[in-house]
Amino acid sequence: MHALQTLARTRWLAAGELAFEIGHEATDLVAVLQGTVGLGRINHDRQFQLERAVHGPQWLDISSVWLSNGHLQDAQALGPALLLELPLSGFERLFVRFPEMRDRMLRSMAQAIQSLTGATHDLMAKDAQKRLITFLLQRSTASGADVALRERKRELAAQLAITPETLSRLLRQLISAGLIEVKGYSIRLLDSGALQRLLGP
Amino acid sequence: MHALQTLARTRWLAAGELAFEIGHEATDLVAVLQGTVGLGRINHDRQFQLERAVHGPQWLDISSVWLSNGHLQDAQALGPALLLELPLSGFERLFVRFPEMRDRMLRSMAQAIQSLTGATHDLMAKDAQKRLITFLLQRSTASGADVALRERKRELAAQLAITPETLSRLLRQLISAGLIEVKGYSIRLLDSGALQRLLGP
DNA sequence: CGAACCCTTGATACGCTTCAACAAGAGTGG
DNA sequence: CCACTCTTGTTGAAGCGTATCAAGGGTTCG
Repeated sequence: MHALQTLARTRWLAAGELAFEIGHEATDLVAVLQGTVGLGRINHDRQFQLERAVHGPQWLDISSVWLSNGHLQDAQALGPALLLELPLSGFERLFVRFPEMRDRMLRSMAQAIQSLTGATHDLMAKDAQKRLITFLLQRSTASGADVALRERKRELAAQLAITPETLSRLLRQLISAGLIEVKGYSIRLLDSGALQRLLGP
Repeated sequence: MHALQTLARTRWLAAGELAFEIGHEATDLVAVLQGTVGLGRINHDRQFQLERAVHGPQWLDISSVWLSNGHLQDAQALGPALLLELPLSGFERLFVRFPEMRDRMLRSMAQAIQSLTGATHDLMAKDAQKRLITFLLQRSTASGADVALRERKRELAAQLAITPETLSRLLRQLISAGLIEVKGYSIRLLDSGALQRLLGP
């Protein structure tokens, strides 16, 4: 960690500021240390189209450095965020001193692949309600039956690839079915079994 | 290559046979040498739901070995196919003898991440017509204006995440607009510029 | 207080799926 | 050789799921 700090630079991003842009050459591995950064694309009307939100601390882009295509997405800070940028050259020096880091990197990338594979599967095979329920169950398992949203509902909607309106309607549906309780940004799962059953017939 | 052959095993798959199943422990890196293998999931009515087709020679699953979740998808041979299975231990021995292989692997995984990121983007932001056109343009760039489908149209539809019926209708639409010509499994692009323009306003 | 957000709700529109019927090969067996 | 079945792709009609557009309510903040 100490070695890393001498090789990497950190940088504060204001809300709305871009971490990197699509197509730009990727010279560094990029991670979010604090705050939240959105991955997506800037629209032709200069509107940012959110696809995935990354909460620190986590890697933001570990794939682009290894290829010559540049970044594949735009990245915009959704709030104030602290960025870590690690040049490829520094990374290789790190590898020499800490060979186990290579394995860590491989595992991180494998994790990213599996997560993305899961995402595409969900998009192809599940409708909006199932995607929402999947999200709720994944978030709940850790901490009881309560899900505290760390994001705006519109960001959650973007992650689920639906509009905020649809998300609102889906939540209402689950509420009137007696399966969940919603108070602001906290959702309580009243019947995880029934939710689970809604996922597969 | 020679060293690889002593460490890896190959194995013929009959059409319809499974290369691996979801959840099963992944002990090997798996590649397709010849033929085509489909990645997807087996339905609750034992029907295989195709999500992506992998044509040899190419990696089939390079991520699962590094994690302990097992395979994330089922893999079924779409025709007779030759499989290469490389145990993780053999792979590490390979790394010692050929350090540049590590970089190759990193780059392969980075490629996979970018490809999957592109796929999710397409699913979230593009409608069926745009996905089809994207596919056609990608396939055409290499070899003139002709696209020779290597797969059944139903498999192409699955890759585009639409039904065969919709694919048929979309093709008809493009034909009557005078943009393409379809003869069996060969598609000729008559106006790549116009197709390109249909992608973004 | 008004302004700027965020979320919700309703009405309507559209893209795609589903279901059903049918045509055109390809393989099979009498 | 022809009838038969299987598979693949095509076409049409109807229906579902989600987006879009418009309006209203609740907070927060200057």
